[in-house]
Amino acid sequence: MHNLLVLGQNIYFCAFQIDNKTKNMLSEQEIIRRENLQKIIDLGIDPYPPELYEITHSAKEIKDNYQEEVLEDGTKNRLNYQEVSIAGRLMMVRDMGKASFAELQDSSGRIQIYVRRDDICPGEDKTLYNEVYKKLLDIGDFIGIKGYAFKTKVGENSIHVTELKVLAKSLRPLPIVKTDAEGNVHDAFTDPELRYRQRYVDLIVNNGVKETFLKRTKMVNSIREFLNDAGAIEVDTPVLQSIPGGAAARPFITHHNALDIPLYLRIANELYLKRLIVGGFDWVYEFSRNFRNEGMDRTHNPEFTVLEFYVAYKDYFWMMETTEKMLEKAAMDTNGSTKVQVGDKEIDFKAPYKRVSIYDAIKEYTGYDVSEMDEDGLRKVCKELHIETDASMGRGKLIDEIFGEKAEHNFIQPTFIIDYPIEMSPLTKKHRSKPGLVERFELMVNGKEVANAYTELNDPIDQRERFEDQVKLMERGDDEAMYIDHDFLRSLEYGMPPTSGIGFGIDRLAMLFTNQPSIQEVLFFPQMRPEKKDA
RNA sequence: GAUUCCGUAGCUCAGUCGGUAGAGCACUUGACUUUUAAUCAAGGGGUCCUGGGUUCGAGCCCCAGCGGAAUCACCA
Repeated sequence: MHNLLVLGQNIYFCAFQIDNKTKNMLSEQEIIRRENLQKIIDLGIDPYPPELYEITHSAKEIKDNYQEEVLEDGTKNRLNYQEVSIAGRLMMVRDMGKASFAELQDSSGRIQIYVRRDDICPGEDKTLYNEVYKKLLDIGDFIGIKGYAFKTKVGENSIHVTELKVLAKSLRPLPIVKTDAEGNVHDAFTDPELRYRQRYVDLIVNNGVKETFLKRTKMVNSIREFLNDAGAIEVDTPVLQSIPGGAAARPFITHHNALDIPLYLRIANELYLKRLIVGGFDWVYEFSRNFRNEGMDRTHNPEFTVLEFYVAYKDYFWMMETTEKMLEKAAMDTNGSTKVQVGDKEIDFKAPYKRVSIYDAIKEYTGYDVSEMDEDGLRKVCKELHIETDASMGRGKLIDEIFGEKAEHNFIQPTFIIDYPIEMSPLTKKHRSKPGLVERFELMVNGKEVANAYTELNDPIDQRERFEDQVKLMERGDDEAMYIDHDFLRSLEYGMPPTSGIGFGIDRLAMLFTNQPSIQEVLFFPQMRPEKKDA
């Protein structure tokens, strides 16, 4: 008790000082909440008690599973959850004088609680109900309750409260989002800026936000389970790299003080995973947070997650089969079905997926057979198709442009686009039978690329030449061409087994599996401009 | 990076022709012992994003800036 008072005094001084300094910066409701906090302390109640609060059940469990039977004489017999202890945020109060209904929200959901004055205050002293519960508690406060489950007159499973304890006071008013009997949401908290900046508030008040992120976790868990069960090894490779390799993109640059060298945040982890294949691992994977210093929009965040994996002694045909199996399982585990509703389209991840060569795809959607064309011929086609080109584009880039502009968006159901031109694939092995092509596929879903895979180039002499071609592209003005990574070449010279590798855009996959139109909706904290003033 | 739209109470939003700043929820006070968008009565709450300009007068018109969203470009 003595300790409690000392603690209370500390909080008193602290709260008092904040009040005097910042009172004119606080809203009326924030001042009232601070005053309520002080009154709770004055009543000898610690508004932030340190000890654990024992929880026996979740709100959802009780709400879903409570049962009672009506006996012949009309009385009710309550069958389960007759001694429960739960905790959460107070989210709504419907006060009726000496009794009250409220809604308590824990991590599982909400349940209605029934608080009756004479049940939580059995003696003469009604302070806990009249003062603490009715006046000093606010929406958003954490409380713990003990009681028993029952069904209200209208049949809603609820908890009749017999004990109530303050667990943590909330000093800011939450947006109040209400849902009526028809399921219409009123006063929704919708401002994207507020939702992303204060994701914690979004998660508290907006139904479904938490589910989206839980689905994302389910999807990732499913993929990890698939890979682990197959014998793959999860690894970590450097985020800070002195040569930003493995992809064509503009990196973030930083500086290491002790070494006095520039370092780049990784744009991909491919070259490091291949070094591990050289080192003797048969199958490695990494969920890699990659960083690219490029534009931001509905499908791009400066940091994003890619799953890459590399498997020794396999080729890209094997990889297509593995991809189908993995995604079919991920869809099942995430949504309970291989079919996913994405916008107005239904996408079925059931294996197998169609395979279309990039030349056939272009022919189908433009009528042009570009397979035999040289650079000049391709430029003519681009002009006729009204596709902008510039001098830095080589043959491969031009083909990629035509595909991206005219064909890509047509592939709604999962489709492997296979056999790309060699110029745009400097890390990919030459095609075993089609000259000028490489053994590469991209998986298109809903008109967007979600995965990119190769039969990996393991010929070190060929690889060195490809890097040198990239240097030529860079000299032509292509600022996304790759740097030469000499240590990576050295590792290949020791010998890398035939290998197939793949990268999946995990955020994009999450967008598909959760039917979200923007990457911001599947990232807890999407990148935003910093706030000017302190919140 | 370009274009368009947006910024008003804690939240969601109105705001007419340029003439005293509005609603619902939330909040405060009161009533109510099975309510559920609880209800009923009364009340308080504003740097109209910021800074300039035009005007007798600006939430509104003009300019610049800040922040956000959408579309486009680049990219996964």
